[in-house]
Amino acid sequence: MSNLIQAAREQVSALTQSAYEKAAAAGRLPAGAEIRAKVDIPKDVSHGDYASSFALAAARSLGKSPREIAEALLEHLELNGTYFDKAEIAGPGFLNFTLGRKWFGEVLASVEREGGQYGQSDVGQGEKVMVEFVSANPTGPMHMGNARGGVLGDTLAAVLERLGYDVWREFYVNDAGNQIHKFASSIDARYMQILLGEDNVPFPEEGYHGEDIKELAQAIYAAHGEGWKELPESERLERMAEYGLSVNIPKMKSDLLKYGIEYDQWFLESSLHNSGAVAETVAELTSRGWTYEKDGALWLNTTQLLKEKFLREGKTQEQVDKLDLKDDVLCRANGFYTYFAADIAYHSNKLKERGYHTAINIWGADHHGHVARLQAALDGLGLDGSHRLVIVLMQLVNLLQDGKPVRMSKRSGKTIALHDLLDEISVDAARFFFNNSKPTSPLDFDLDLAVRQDSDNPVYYVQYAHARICSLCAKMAEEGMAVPSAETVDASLLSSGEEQTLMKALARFPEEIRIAGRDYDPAQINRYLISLAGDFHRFYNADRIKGEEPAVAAARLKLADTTRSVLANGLALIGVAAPERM
RNA sequence: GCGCCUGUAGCUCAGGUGGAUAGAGCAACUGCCUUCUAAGCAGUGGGCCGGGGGUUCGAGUCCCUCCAGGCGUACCA
Repeated sequence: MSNLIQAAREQVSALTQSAYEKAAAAGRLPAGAEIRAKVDIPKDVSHGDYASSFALAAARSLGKSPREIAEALLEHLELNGTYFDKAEIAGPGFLNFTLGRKWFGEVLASVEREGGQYGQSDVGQGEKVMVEFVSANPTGPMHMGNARGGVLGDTLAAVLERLGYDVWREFYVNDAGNQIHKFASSIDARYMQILLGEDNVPFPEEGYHGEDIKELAQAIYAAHGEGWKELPESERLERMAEYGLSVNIPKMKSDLLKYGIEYDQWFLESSLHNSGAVAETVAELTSRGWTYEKDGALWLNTTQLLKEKFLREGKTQEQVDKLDLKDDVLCRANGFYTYFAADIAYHSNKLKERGYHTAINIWGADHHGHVARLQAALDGLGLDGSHRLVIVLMQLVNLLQDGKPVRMSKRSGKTIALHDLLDEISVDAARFFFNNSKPTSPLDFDLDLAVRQDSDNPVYYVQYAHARICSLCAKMAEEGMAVPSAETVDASLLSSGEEQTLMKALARFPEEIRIAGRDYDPAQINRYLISLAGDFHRFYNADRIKGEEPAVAAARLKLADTTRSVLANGLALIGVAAPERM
């Protein structure tokens, strides 16, 4: 549960505050000022490890120059027993603190103590959080965008678990509505084509053209022959859909499982219709006065809901009036509920019936237009969707082939399926690749390049560092030197720039996880691991172990092994293997 | 029109909520293995942080406004 970065930061804050109080008591500075000063980690190591801008921030209210204030603070600073060895004034009035052996020793000790749990914290306080991701239409194979969403959602869920949230992974199966009807009639057309000849049965205009649909029809024909031909159309279509889903859904499960992605629940949209939850939710919106009838359909007053939401969020009336807002249909004139109505019911189910404090959804950026209105609709139900529904918008994956864009479309059947990807590159490479850029940045995926650049993938850089350390430890063990325990190591022997940089990097892991969770950006972990691996490689090159004085060698071996532990830990977090040998 | 995302080195991207001289990787060039894994390390070159205004001690970061690209704006899901 240790976060030594924050601990050090808080200590600097406390030290400067008490130095100020002492300086004020001694008459060196005016008393009683409330100074909110930031503690930064300077980019340049020569500026120390932590810097307080207290003196700069206080200059105005104390009526003295920053340097004068800094000098007074420095005189009253008591560093004995703290993490810091020294403090000095620099630049316009920064107070720069330098970490000492106590802090470095604690880094090694806390990684040793917490092992694979290192980085864990309780910021989540057991709060129930649902991460819903992928939720691809079960009408066809999954594509690269689903691969990205899968990795993003699963990794984010893992990060949140580390942060002490009670996390639930869910896949929303759209097994109802229009696209299922299209799905069924597509299979049906292919089935009839088998029986009556391709030219004698028209294919539905909006149908799915993929090969997988033909395969489903073939399978039905193989199992039932002409048996379904004479069934009434509605029953036939129902059976087609049922059969298609019974093939496709398990396939999606097994494809995702290959990526190490496993859900707690596959939630069926149809269950919301069957249980009456959709009707109830719409009735609830109506009883709260948010709906009206027009042209035979039931409408949600989205415009009003959004206006109220935006005004609450601080937009001005003028800004809100400028927006081009529209209402939405909940129940069509033909009596069927829209997808939107079902979606409101689904999220109400998450937040109300199942009691999740927060629902996090990973959505493709092409759905961004639905974010605000879904939140607003939940606001209308009194569920505070504006805060409790968090949508992580993921920019789409541009599929390239030899540098040229390939169009992805389910209707034309021209997709590169997710399950084909793993025939080409390893799970490790795929998981690392898809977690390597922030959700907000578009991602180019070139299969030819991905295959060719296998050893260029930064995943190998990180894994190599891990394998290198394993080999190193094994070598040392052969020579009779075991990895020492942290309490026997003198951290002050680790004094080179490379050693200190590496230890500071190790201390950053819990903080990296915290930020990854806070920003919904698990790619943070990848960046950290690449940087940590680099810090290790540099240390490895600069400082030798074999042949050094025993105490130094022991300390360095401990540092290497501590790095190994954190690398393995971080790789496990993002679902990538940590090989002992490469 | 309105809205969301993006614009930083030739390419791919960081920049942890306003801090000191803007950083990595790839690509290019130059070095480093008789000693712990060279899938590594060190060095060199490379920048009007899209443009312009503002806010303040201080802006790649916050506000406004343009420009460019991607996406969206259905009684589809």
